[in-house]
Amino acid sequence: MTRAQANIPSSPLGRKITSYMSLTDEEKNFLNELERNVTRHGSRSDLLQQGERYGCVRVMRKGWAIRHKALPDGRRQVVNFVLPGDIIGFYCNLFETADHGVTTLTPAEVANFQPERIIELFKLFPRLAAALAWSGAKEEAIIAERLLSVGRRTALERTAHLIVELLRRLSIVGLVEEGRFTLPVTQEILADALGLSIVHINRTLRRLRDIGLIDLAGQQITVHDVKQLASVGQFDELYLHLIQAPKQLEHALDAKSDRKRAGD
Amino acid sequence: MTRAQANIPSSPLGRKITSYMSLTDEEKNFLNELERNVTRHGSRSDLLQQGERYGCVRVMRKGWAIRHKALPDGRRQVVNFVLPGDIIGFYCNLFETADHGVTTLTPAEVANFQPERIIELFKLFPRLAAALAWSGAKEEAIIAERLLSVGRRTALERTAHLIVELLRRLSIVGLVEEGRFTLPVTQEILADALGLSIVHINRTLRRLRDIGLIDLAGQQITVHDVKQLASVGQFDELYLHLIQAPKQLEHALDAKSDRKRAGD
DNA sequence: AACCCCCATTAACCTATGTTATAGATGGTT
DNA sequence: AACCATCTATAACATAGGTTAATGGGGGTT
Repeated sequence: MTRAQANIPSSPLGRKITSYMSLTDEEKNFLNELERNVTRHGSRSDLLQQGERYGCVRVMRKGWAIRHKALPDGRRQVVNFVLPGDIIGFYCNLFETADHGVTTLTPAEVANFQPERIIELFKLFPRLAAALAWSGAKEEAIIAERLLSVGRRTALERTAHLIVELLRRLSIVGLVEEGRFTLPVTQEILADALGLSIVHINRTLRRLRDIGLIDLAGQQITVHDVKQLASVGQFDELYLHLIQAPKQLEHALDAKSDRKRAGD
Repeated sequence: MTRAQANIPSSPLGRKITSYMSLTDEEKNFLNELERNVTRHGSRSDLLQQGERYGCVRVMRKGWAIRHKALPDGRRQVVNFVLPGDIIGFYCNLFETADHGVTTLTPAEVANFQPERIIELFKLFPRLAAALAWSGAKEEAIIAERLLSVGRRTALERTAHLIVELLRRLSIVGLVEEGRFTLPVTQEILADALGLSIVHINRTLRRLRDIGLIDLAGQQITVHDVKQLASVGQFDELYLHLIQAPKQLEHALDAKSDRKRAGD
């Protein structure tokens, strides 16, 4: 009895997109079709290895992963967290080999499709293509923001900022309840994401707990006062707007399809 | 006597694109057309301000700029350098306000066009659009690589890495001669790009000079042994490939236009 | 030619964060 | 119920890089 529900997208990607733009039935179907081939992966398994050829484009349906880059001597930087609804390798058509790896942090459910489908997508469903391109552009913005963190924020600020970022992103796909969410992450991974040592991340989390800003119980993290945490992390309203849906998108996309209809 | 030369693109953007893909005459003309409205700006002038609405899409024709993000208290991170041939605000359709500023470092020549032209581009010249999207994806890769630098490389390594990166990028648009190029950048800006203090950048440059890896005379920098400098900065071959032209691109794009022709 | 501003340079000192080491939780496996 | 591997937690100590401050050079401007 698992028939496709035509109106309420069941996939996190669908949910993410419909959070800022409505989809036609054709678009929803195409999206569902793309996500049909689902594979399961254990925790700590590589979805993509640095230096290897890209396989398929992937959509994270369930679970977390990290995108990371390593130096020859083993030092590692987590570039970004891959959350449900995120796409892996959207532009993989365009690169020979991956300059980063992607590794799951939890058991994961991943949809896979051929890169050629992206080209098809651009041709058949330009609005959808633009929406995905927008997601990609957002990811760049997130990475730039993390660069600001690592380059210019103190350990405490960085850590606070990351927690707020994850809170916001998970909210969009419905994975936060009353400021509480699952953070399936070791302190080593946090350290690698924030350019800190494990020991110092530990000290910093302790400080955040001592101040009373967060609560950690196993992998459950609770944020008591988002506003205060955001202010410690200098979480920027602009950046927030950016994560939220801009009105422009609908416009731009409508303009696009209008021209298409008018032109052809 | 400044007539458009139909076959040798005179703009750095054109040069950059033709370095990895050949263009039809229509594509060249469209590109020239896009770059027709050129404005000139003094050194240290803002092409875009953090928090403001995007105006037009811009193409850097001559000069350098930086893309930067600031914290409320003035700390600043240079996210990337904008070099001749680079595009500013390619996805500006999709965002309400800019989460970063762009400021020139030298007198600059900039081409400007309306964001709507991008939509037109996607519809009329998909190969060109994909080429520009590829440029955008490359920029994300550059930023991720800088994140790795700032998060995990030492000051010496970071600095070496940045110099090699700039050398490579400038080579593509023909601005390097025998390992020598113009670096129109104060030490403060280098510091902000690498997440270091001015004093420490100064120490680090001195070390690079003392080791004999670089030569600095005013704004002229000479790299004596790129290989050695690259090895100090752990400049990755993968990353290099990525900057170079992948064979795939031509394929992907041809596939795309084929389908288009076949389908319509 | 005196003045000014911006920038590079260096020294002396300071601190945020890294390193090393150890002990204790936790949870899965036999 | 003992074992093992991972992970968290903390203390003690080390250092890369930050801060402050002072000096001098270069290029405009009056």
